[in-house]
Amino acid sequence: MKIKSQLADLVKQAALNAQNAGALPAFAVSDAFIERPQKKEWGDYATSLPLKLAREAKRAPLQIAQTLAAHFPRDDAVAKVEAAPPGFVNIYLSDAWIAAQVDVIVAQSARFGTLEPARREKIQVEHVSINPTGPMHVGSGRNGAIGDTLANILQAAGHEVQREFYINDNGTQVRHFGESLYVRYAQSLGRDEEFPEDGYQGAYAVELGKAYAEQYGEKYLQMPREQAARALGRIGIERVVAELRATLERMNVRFDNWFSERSLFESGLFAQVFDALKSKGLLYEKEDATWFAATELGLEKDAVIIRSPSIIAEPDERPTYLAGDVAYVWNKVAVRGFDRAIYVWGADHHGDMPRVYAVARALGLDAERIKILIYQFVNLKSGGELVKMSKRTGEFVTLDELLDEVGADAVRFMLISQSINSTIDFDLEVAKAQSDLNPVYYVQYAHARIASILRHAAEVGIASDAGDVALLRHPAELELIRAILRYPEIIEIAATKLEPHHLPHYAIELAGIFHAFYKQCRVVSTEPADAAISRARLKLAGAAKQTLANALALMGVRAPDAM
RNA sequence: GUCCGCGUGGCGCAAUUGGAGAGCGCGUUGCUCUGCGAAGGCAAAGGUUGCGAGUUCGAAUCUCGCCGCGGACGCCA
Repeated sequence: MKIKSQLADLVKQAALNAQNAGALPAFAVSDAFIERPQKKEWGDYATSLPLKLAREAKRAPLQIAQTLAAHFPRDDAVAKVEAAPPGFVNIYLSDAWIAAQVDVIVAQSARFGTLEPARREKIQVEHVSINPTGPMHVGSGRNGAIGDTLANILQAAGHEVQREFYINDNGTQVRHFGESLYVRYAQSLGRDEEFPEDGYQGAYAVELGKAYAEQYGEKYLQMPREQAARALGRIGIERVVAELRATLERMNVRFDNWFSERSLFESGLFAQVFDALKSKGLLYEKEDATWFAATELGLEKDAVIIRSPSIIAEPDERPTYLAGDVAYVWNKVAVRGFDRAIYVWGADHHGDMPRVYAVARALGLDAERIKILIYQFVNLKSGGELVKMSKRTGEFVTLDELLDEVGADAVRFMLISQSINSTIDFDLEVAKAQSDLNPVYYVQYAHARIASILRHAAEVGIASDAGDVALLRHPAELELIRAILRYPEIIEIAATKLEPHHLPHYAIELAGIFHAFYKQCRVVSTEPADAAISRARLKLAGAAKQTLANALALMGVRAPDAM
């Protein structure tokens, strides 16, 4: 990490040196962007600065590159600097410097990969937040995997992170759910009740109704129906939330805070925000309902924020989802003061996104502090056939079932392996049948393999802490160290781009490079002549294990010592 | 119809402010353990990055048009 900015400074210094020497004309030298070349033959790092400077410097890019290379300051970390067409400066790190980093990595151990950001931010990652009216399906699992991994990454990047689940427990939700439960409850007590048209179908509500019947007997049949439905709805939501929590924990997804939507109304916060919007002329009455004038803010259409009494009788059920959203965004940014509020939403909610941004701007909040991430859906397939998932019809494979069949590590790893922008086709048959070939096992195997090597070393009495890393000169050793050194950069990329998928891809690559090293370099050797190199390699293997473990930890995947 | 996402070897996916010769896994073919885990390693075959134009020294990446797939467009949440 530091090396990267160090190299940027060196490149800049090279440009200044060249100018002072009259080899380059005078012009302001911008900060050099240091990148990773695609091929290792092109060095460890490179900059395309000459290509960008060509116009201003009025020189051919390659010539600038050569000039920069010639005036490059001496540095212990840098072994060689070369110009390459069409205008790159390739920088090669010295083997000695690379080898020496192993001690640095080992010293940092579990903290290796954590960054010190220019500015430490207070960030909230709000994710999953599904309606607590039934079990989780696979799509919400993707939400949790993305959200939690991202939170871990941001934390590793040096920020203060809070993970939050927003519980949709407002009036409407409780009643709708409650009515379905009431009917199922009454039915299982032998009553002939008609199921509501918009009710929550599916086996889940039936089971819950039955459980209520067993637990409470006829208690709720004796009170007014509406009251009973509400009460059952409330208990039901609590129960579902507890189940969601348990399911999520199986995937190592945990929250710091469970935030109640209802609380936004009960605390009076919504009323405040409502007044604020009203005073800005962004609310108006039409057909008995209150509308949010989104078109005033450049959006396509207005939206109802308070429903009309003629449609919804109970006052506390009239606020729409938008009402909660406007109060919530104010709560996050203005009340709780998060520097950044990150939302993780499924693609089906992308239409709500512009409204949240618009409301935030209208309320005078800095929209830059709000980031709504939209991830695409998960298609569940079985032997190539699409399995339809729908809560309404109750036909879906639950996340718990998937976890049972495929295993938490594999599920979580697969759900974050793809860019959030692309749809995941999750084939159950493939996931189950090929579980041994799943990349997660490849990574875990590498970790377990190293653990086994370390155990073996301990048995034969070789300690790694005395290893002299300067002995690490074999190409496979250096290759492995280089791969490990990329880890902090992966964290940085994933954190700045808010893209968790870089992590699993990196882990696979690191595992592969370790395997190659292991094939070429004998680690544990009891030959007296090998004692020194054996200790050094053990230390390197330990660094690789630590890095794999750190990466797996951020992904919420176990790093087993044996498998 | 409008808006959002996607389209990359047979399949599933990557590709760091637009960079050099587009990588990885699965699958296929061949090779590789009588010393530390073969769930491993090495090698080979396989691509006009959906199609067409444009911007640029340079495009999988940006712009426009078309085609295909998914999603969103409620006084639902």
